[in-house]
Amino acid sequence: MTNPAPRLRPDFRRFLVRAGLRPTRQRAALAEMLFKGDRHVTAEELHMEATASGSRISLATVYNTLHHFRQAGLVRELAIEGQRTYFDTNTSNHNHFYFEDRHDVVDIPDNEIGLSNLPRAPEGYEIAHIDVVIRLVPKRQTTTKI
Amino acid sequence: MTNPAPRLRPDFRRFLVRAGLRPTRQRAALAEMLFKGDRHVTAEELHMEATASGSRISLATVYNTLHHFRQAGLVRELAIEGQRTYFDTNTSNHNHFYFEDRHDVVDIPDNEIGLSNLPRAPEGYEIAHIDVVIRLVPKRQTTTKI
DNA sequence: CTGTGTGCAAACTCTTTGCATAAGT
DNA sequence: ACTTATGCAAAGAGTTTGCACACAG
Repeated sequence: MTNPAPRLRPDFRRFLVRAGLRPTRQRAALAEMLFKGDRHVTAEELHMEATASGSRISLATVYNTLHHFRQAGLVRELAIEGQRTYFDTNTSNHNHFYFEDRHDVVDIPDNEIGLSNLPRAPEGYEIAHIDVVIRLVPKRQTTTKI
Repeated sequence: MTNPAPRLRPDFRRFLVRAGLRPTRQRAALAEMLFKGDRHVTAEELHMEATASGSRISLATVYNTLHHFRQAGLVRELAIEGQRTYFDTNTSNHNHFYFEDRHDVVDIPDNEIGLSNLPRAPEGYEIAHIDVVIRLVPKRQTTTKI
């Protein structure tokens, strides 16, 4: 609670500044959590994680920050499951597994899925992104009865 | 109370019965709207459409019915955009265009997209479905300024 | 008749917003 | 100092649920 030295990691400050965002303590904390690797989080998850690790950040700020990050091109928004919105820190072209039982999103490792015979974009439109989601369910046992 | 002849289209009654659903007036009306072709609707859209065409159905019943239809395998649920849930009357394997400006989903015509180099499902899981969504944005004019 | 479906309104979840306060430059 | 971000609580969208009444078998 004292917090004598705000300990903003200078690297994340610069990271934010270069992205055109004012480097506040909250943003630096979230950036630090997010950009240590490829992650897929909901706002709520990130908020809980921040709280757990001692950062005092409101949920509204987590939402605001994620949207700022999205506008700055630092994260991508994934629509994978009804209500929940996932944010993906890997903004490059890649695909996802979605574990329907665990509500978990993971990148498909290395394996570049090839897409062939793609349609042309309709008149007046261009392709912004192609999302491929492989939805997974627990494998049925061979001993299934019914 | 009046309602002398309920005018349930017999074909949709049978359709529902075969799907294991009790053929109520509301369900028949919704089935008739839905299954005349391949459609992508939200509950709200379907409710408005039903209301507009004179059927008195509550939004809650539309939701209930869509979920019953899904459980019966008559429609598929699409997670394409944050909040809104789309229901697709085409339950076969096919892919979608999503017009981000108009919030509109359409089947990709004929064109079977080929997927190659697919990863194996992780241990203990099997692939339930592969969703491919091509997200479209209006084409930038060549005269774009900024 | 018996049981399931429907309608309504209230509850719920996730997300956004308005405004006073706090923090960054 | 000036501007922008934050926190809170309230509002908002979309969806679900509980319960009394209505309808199908």
